[in-house]
Formats: sequence, C-alpha cells, structure tokens
Amino acid sequence: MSEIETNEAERQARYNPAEIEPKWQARWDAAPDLYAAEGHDSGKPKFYCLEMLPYPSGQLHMGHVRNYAIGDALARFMWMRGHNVLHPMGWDAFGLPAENAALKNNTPPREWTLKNIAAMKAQMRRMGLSYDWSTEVTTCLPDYYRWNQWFFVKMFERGLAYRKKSKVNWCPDCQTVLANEQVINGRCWRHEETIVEQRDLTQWFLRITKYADELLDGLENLEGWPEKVRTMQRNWIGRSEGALVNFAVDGEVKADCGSITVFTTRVDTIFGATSVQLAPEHAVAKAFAAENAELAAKIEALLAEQQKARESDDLGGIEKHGVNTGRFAVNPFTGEKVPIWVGNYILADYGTGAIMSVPAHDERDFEFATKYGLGIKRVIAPKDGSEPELPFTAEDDAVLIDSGEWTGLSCVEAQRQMASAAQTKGFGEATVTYRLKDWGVSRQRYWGTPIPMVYCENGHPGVEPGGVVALPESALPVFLPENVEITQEGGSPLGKISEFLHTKCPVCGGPARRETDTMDTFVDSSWYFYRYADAKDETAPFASEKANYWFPIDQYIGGVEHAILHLIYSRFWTKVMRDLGMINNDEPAQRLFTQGMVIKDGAKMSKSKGNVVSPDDMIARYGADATRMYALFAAPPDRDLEWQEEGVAGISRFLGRVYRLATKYAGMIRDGRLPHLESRTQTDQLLLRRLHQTIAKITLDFDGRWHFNTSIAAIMSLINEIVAAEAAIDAGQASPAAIAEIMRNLVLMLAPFAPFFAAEMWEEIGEQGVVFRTPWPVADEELARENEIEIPVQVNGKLVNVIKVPADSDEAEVKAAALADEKVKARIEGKNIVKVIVVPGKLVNLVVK
RNA sequence: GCGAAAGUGGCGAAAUUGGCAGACGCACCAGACUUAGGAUCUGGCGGGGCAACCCGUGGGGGUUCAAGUCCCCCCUUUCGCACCA
Repeated sequence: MSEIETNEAERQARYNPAEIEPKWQARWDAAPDLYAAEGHDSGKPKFYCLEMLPYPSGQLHMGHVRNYAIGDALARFMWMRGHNVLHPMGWDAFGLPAENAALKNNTPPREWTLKNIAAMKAQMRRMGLSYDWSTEVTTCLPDYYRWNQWFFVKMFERGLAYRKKSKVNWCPDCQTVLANEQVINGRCWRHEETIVEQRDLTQWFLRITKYADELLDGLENLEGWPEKVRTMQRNWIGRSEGALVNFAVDGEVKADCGSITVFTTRVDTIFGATSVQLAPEHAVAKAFAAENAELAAKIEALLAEQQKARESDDLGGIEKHGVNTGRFAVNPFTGEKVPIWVGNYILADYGTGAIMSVPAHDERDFEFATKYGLGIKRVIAPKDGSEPELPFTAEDDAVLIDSGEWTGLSCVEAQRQMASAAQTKGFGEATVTYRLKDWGVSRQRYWGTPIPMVYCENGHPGVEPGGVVALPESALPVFLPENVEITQEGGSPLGKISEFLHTKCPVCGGPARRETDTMDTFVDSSWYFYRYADAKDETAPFASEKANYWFPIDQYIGGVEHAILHLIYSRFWTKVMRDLGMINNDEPAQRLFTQGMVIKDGAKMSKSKGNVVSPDDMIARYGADATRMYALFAAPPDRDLEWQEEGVAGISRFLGRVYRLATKYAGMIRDGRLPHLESRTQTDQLLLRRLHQTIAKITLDFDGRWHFNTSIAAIMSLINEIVAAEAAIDAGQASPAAIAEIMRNLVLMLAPFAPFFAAEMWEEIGEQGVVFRTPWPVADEELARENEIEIPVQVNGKLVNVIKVPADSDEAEVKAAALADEKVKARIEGKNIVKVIVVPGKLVNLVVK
C-alpha cells in the first residue's frame, strides 16, 4: 500500500511534457494579448523580430522548427529586456503546390491551403511560439492580395510596371513563365530535372533595374547582413562599367540589321581588336545566315552547343567554337576591317550579344585567336617598358602603345577619354550593364493574385483598341474566381472563365477583356512584413505611421536559400514604397540572420533520402520544449545541425533534473523566502557565484554571437552544481533564500528556450505573474567574482601544475606561489630560470635552461 | 577556374582577446538502487604507457616564453559565382 503511494508521488514528481504543454497552450490561447505588441506610446524601445513566413505545405519541417526556435528565444528575451516586441507570423499562401494538390485530390486550392494553414498553426501552438496572431497575414486572401493589385497599379502609373514581348523562361512542368531568378543552371527552381525552355510571350515586368545601382550601393551599409548574402546579391546585380562601340558592317547586307554594337569593359584595347564575335542569335548573324545556307547550318550548330552548355551544370567547361562568316566589320577608331565571327561562347542576353576580340589583352580571346589563327596585336604595355607575356590583362600601371592619338595614356584614363570620343564622334558611348534584368511577374497560373489590368477592346482617346487600362482603386480588388477547373494544359486558367474574362473598360465603359495572368508569388512576400504592422487596415496596405514606428525590422531570421530572390525583391519593394511616400526607411531589415540547415546522417532531410524527422513525432515523444531546446543546443545557429534523436532525449533528461529539483525545493522556496541574503553559508556563496556567472554568460550570448548552444551548456553546468550541492542543501547548509534566488533566476533563464517548462516551474515555485514579462536577471559582478582562482603553471610552455591563489594576488605573489609549488620545483631543479612570464589571472610560464 | 566558409575525441560540439585543448551533451564502460527498465544516481571516458611521462586540433613549414587561434605553402569538404565581354 505504502509502496503504491510512493510510486504515485514519484510519478507526480516526474517531468511530463505531455501534461504540462497542452495545459499552458490552452491558457495562452485563452489570453491572446499575451504576445500582442503594444502601441507607439508604450514608452519602451521597439523591437521587430521576424522569422520568414512559411509556405503552407501542411507540415512544419525541422528547418522551420529551428528557425522559429531561434526567433522565439530572441523575442522572449527582448520582452524580458523590457522591449515592445512585434513578433508576427503569416502564410505565403499562393503558389503552384495548391494547384497540384487540386489536380491530385480534387480539392480546390483555397480549401487545401486553408486546411494546411490550420494544421500548421496548430503545430506552431504546440511548439509554444510567441506569435501575435492578431496580426496574422494570409497572402491568398483578398484583404491581402488586393494590396498587391493596388501596388501594381501604382507601379504602372509610375512606369515601374510595363508589358513587353520577350523571350521568357518557360517551365514545361509548371506550365508557366519563370523569373530569371527562378532559373538555376538552366533548370527550374522547383523542378531540378526540368530544363527551362525559351518562349516568346508578352509579359508584365517590374522595373527593378531602375533601382539596380541603389540596390547595389545599399549593400555597403547593410552591416547587419551576412557578408555571404551581400556578395551573392552583388554578383546577381552584376554591375559592369564599360563602353558601347559601333562597328559598321562592311559591304551589303540585304536584311536591315544595322551595325554591330559591341560592349566592352576595355575600350582602351580597341586598337588591338582583331575580330568581332557575335552570339549565334545576334541579328547580324541571322542576316548573314539568311544569305548563306551553309553558314546558317554552322551557326545553328553553335547555338545548339551553347544551349546544351546552358542546360548542363558545367557551363564553364565547354570548348569554345566559332565560325568565320567571311564578312568584315570596320573598327571606328582605326578604320581597320576585322573579320566577323560567330562564337558559341557569346551570350545573346548579356551586353549587346557582340564583342570585339582583343587576343593580346584578354585570356579568352587569346585562347580563341590561338585556336583559329586570328591576329594578335599588342596595344598595352607595362609602365616600366618591360615586354609582358601575352595575354597581358593588367590595367593598372599599364599604358597604351600603337593606339594613335591615345598612345601613352594610362589604361584607366584612356577608357574615359576614348568612350567620350566615341560619343562625340557618334559611334559609341560610355555605359553600364547589369546582369540583373527586370522582374517578369506574369504567371499563367490560377492560384495567384490577378493582375488588375484590362484591355479596352474598342479603345478610347489615349488608348488604342486592345490597349492596356489600369483598374482604378474603386474597382479593386479583382477577386480571384472560385470553382475554377485546374488543368495541366497551357495558358492561363482564368482565360477560360467567361464571367471573369469579359468586363467593361473603367474609362469608356465599352467592352474589355481582363488580364488573365496572375502575379509571381514573390510579389506576395516582397512586402508582407509591412502588413504585420497594420494587418487589419481596410483603407491602405498599412498606415505609414505604424510602419515608420516598427521599421526597419530589427532582426530578420531565415534560410540562406532566400539570399537572392526574396531578399532582393523585398529590398526593391521597400525602395518603391519609400518613393511612393509610404515609408521613411530605405531598407526593410537592419539585421539579417541566416541559420544553417538541419541535416540527418550527413545529408539534408528529404523524402527521397528517407531521412526526414517529423517535428510532431519529436514533440509527441519528448515535448516541444525539449525539441526546441535541442535545436538550439546541438550547434550554433549559423551552422548546419546534425539531428540526433538521442540528443533530444538528453535535453529531456536535463529538463527532468531541473523539474525534480524545483519540485523538491518548491516548499522551501515558497515558505522560506527571506527579505535579504544576510547570512550566507559557503554553499550559498558557491551557488550564487555560479548563478551570476551563468547570467553574465547567457546575457552575453544574446547580445553577441547567439551561440545558444553554450548558453544552454552553461545552464546545465549550473544545474550540475546544484545537484552536487544537494547533500549540503538537504543538510541545512544552504539558506532557503539563496535556493529561492537561484531557482527563480534559473527559471527566468530557461524561459526563452523552454517556455512551457518555464511557465510551469514559475508557478511551481510560487511566483506570480507571467514569467515572460518578468525582467531578465542582471548579473551581479560582486557575487560572480571568484575569491580564489586557478593558475596553470608552465615550464617552457608545457603544463606542470595548476596552483590556487587568491583572486587579488599581484604578479609577485603569483610568481612566488608558482615557484613554491612542489611539482614545479621538481621540474626546474638544477636548471637556470631565464625568464618568468606572469599573465595576471591567466598563467605563469617559467623559461628554464 | 574565381571567391567565401569550414576541417578539433566514437558522435554533436567548446575554447569570444595568442595563455590549462576537448566545457556541455550523446554514445559507450563500470558500479549503486530496483516492481529488470528506453527510469534514476555515482564514477570513468582523446591516444600510448603499470607509472613518471610522452604524443595530440586536416598535412608541412614559420613567428612567439606560449599557437586550435597569427603568417606562408598544400590537401579535403561545403557553399556561392562561372564563357559576363
């Protein structure tokens, strides 16, 4: 009988997250204001903590768990530090998977998406994440996407949104167009196996290139962003300064294809040009091909080689091929005729699709000229007059030779002067090219934001028949129709819905057809975080004063896979909104943190590898607190994390130890609190010292490197100290006040990492109020100070012994103590002490001979 | 090819400024307790050696009283860029 009672008591004292976590989850759900941000007048400094919003696939994966565990720890810490914290969450809810699911399960995309959102939101609640759900944003709902349309019209009015016919990237699997940013090595970003085709389509574009320089220059000031991300964006923008120079085609060309404009960054070498190289798709190459079937076939072959190279991952490895067209172009600087070639390595979509080839001063040109026996003419020499090995590509400390009136100029100076001369003489100009292209946003898909444009069939003054008319604000939103049949066939699904397609022109009232394409989903995520500041606004995307209070985001946290797409589009959007007068900030986020991947057995978790660990499974087994805490403990957050389930079990055991201690001493803590720590025992002193050292350590981690793995290790060490002192505590050698102080602060320090657990323990030790609103403890330097320290003593740099000295010992005392040590004495016996190095508080090194 | 980051026990890792290498945890080993268990507690745990000691942070050199940390060369892995004119 008594045995059963003991067991019962034991079981109760055992940490049981399955009981604790749902209990607190229910309490928090019943108090929705718990995590709500306060207004501008809170008197507290603001802190906007943001994690990237997920796509509602229906299931959180471990990468999400890690991302949110980091953000949640930070948000809770900042609250405890007395900040007014905005910590929102939302759903990037438009996109292709919903349509695929519709095909597969015959479920409408909206229904599927909303169901997934509900499921994932429940998972987030189970995780105990501190989101303010009153600001939830769901991008597929009209109260959000109407503002996409509003922005689109604003951009159209300012010439930032425009239509043009162009070659576009077409993914046969997505059955839609992709932005350049969504094409990786010639393949679709969603379908790694699928080669992207080029098609001619009329598409809507956003003029991101207008901001190319600002997007580039702004990177310099984003010191809170990882250098890696900044470099990736710099590469992506790909700014290149150079000159355009026209080479006239010698002789007759039937087709009206004009002259050949080359782009070069080294116009100073133009006297050394020995050929002109065209892309296979260049208009002049096409014109020549039209007159010569044999040549046409060769050019066709070059194009095929190029396309094949683009499709492979090894673009740089392809062998350069070219074909001589037999025609000549005139170098406008020299009047010289140089042969026109077509090369498989010349890209139609970079620069002008044509280059001048200067073998003496360009490695690639040198290789090509050597292969085909083209001329090599040196026109640059080192300043010191030495004879350089070719190709000689330096532009610093080099001067022009054999270059007419430019001879003797430095390369850099010649570039300036020759570009300006070309302009004066009408055959060229200085220019800047970018790798960055305007953002094609049209998608021939259903599940996205309808583009708010119509085509007026009859036309009206200022608009030709079939011309574009933007819808006025009063006509927004254009609702996305429901009950649309989703098929895999090409073309926009909206085009098949007559009620949607046919409308009236908002200007003349005549018949009009709606634009049936929808927007790229990256539009949705380009400004969603502004909506959080004012999520319920029905009159504007957000109120400026609210955005200006919260922005820029203090800390943005997410995966590095968004380094280019999302993070460049949202920077662009911010600049547009600033120019619309809606916000004051130039950049969306002050600091960006990119966490590492979660891997298992050395590889990224994926269904195909069968190494996926489900967060739900972990939570069911070990609880959300242990799962989250493990995600923070296993590695520093910026590094990849190897998921080991035994490690989660370890964290669970640790929480169990804390639980046991807290419950064991709960009575003592509740009843025995003294107003002051007046009579400290030795045990008190030891434990309090460790406590305050731990507080200092964890506070430093939050303020600095975010190495929460070491923060948690420090808390574990503190617990180990308490366990080690348990016998002394039980024997009455510790004062209840000290134990209370330690347990109280211990719970506070656990709060950012294990919130359910902390809430439970807070209550258990008799504390009132919300643990997450209790001020973060401040380390007491006096209490943290050691009165005796250990000093390693080395002889000739090798450790001999560790001695204990009073913490305030001066150099001479430490030295004396070291020399007095028996082991040290034995080691240096019979030798001369050459030098004694004493590093106060660190070590002693005796140099002996 | 160019650029960046990384390489430390059986594993995840720590060492923030050049100052005791391996904190903390996992796994493992030994023991205790016991309603035998995927519970809890205690101890051990880089390698060699009975030991004193010796060796040890991818490899090789260097600077220094002292190097995981700084410098030079090389190797490996990951990431980014890659006919960009």
